Amino acid sequence: MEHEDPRTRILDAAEELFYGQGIQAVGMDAVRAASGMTMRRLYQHFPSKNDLVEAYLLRRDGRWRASLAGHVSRAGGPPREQLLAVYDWLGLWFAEPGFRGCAFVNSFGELGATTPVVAAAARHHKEEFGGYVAGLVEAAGAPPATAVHLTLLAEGAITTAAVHGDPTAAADAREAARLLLDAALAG
Amino acid sequence: MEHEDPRTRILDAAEELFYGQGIQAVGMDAVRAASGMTMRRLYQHFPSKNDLVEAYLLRRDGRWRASLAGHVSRAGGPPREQLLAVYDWLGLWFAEPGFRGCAFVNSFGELGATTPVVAAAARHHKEEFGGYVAGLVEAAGAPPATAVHLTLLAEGAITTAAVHGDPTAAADAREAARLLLDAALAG
DNA sequence: CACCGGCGAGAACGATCGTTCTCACTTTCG
DNA sequence: CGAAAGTGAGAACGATCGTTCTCGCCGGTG
Repeated sequence: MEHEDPRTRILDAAEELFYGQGIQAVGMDAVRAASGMTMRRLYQHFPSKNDLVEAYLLRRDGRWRASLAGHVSRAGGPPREQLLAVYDWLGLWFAEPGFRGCAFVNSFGELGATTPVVAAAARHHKEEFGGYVAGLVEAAGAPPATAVHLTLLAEGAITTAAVHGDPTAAADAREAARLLLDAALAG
Repeated sequence: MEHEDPRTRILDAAEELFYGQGIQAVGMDAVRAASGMTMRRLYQHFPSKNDLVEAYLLRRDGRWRASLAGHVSRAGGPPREQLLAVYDWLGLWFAEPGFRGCAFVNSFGELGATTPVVAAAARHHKEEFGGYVAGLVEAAGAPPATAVHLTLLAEGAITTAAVHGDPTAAADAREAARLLLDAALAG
């Protein structure tokens, strides 16, 4: 496990620390220690902490959305069922140990006002997620407004689960989404 | 305007800076300068930055909920209309200059993992808001599950409006809330 | 007048952080 | 073998932060 790509080892350590404690609360020396690197090698791969933060957010965005899409497509069934599977996946995520909300919302609140690349990463992540939901909603034959509604529910569930430390927000959001979706499909 | 209570002047400066830039991004010297105080007087009123952060969150919670409740009660009408007025108030808030999302979610993401008092303040704020919505929902004669759904929509709208910098999330959430509420009242 | 407690202004202090540098050692290649 | 280049380990550097201290000044009291 220790012979992996150095970049991967660094990003693994950075992700766990940044996500779990906040970006500003984690020093570069903590990343170095957790990744088993020397300072020189760490700065060879990421010339500044900003570069590391950007890479952390970029990789997390790709993995997060790929994991969601994988779960939904494996769930199969008609588009309506796939949409509801989004909330099932959220429930699994919320129940993971160390879950602490959306990494992009957290970093946006912490650094969005001072670090434009962080604000852009958060915006991009949310746009991509909204677009993904919109695709499923369109496939289900519901109007675009429904996609926005379902996205708001997911967003609210993430925040609520994080602050309350309670994964049941996923099931609540799923139920509300089902009601909205069925109403939109019946109309 | 400069003869106000020193505590108020400090908290006003701290709130603007902490909310606008993030807590860790603002040094005590910036709070001192913005409040027109000397270091000695600043530390006389708040013996540590933690105390100031706690007071900032506490005051903001009270004011935020009072402003919301004031708007809703001034809106009057049946409980259903009052519930929808919650989202109108959100829309006004989102459109304020300098709006940057929920102060409690932001501080939770930044310090929740390392500063228990911040995590507790965020939890308390969200619990109070959820309880307030639940009271309106009960008055409207809808089941408690509807209150959770409407709270998730509001939460999602706040985050979405912040990250996208777009106040229309309030109207979207209002529309979804109306659909859920009418369905719950019809059933 | 002489003394004293408190104030404003800002320097000072110790800690921490991001980043770079030192230095001894190893490896590589002619 | 011997010079050149790169590495690991960690010290060093400069900046910043939270917090405290110094110092000169002022107003009130005996």
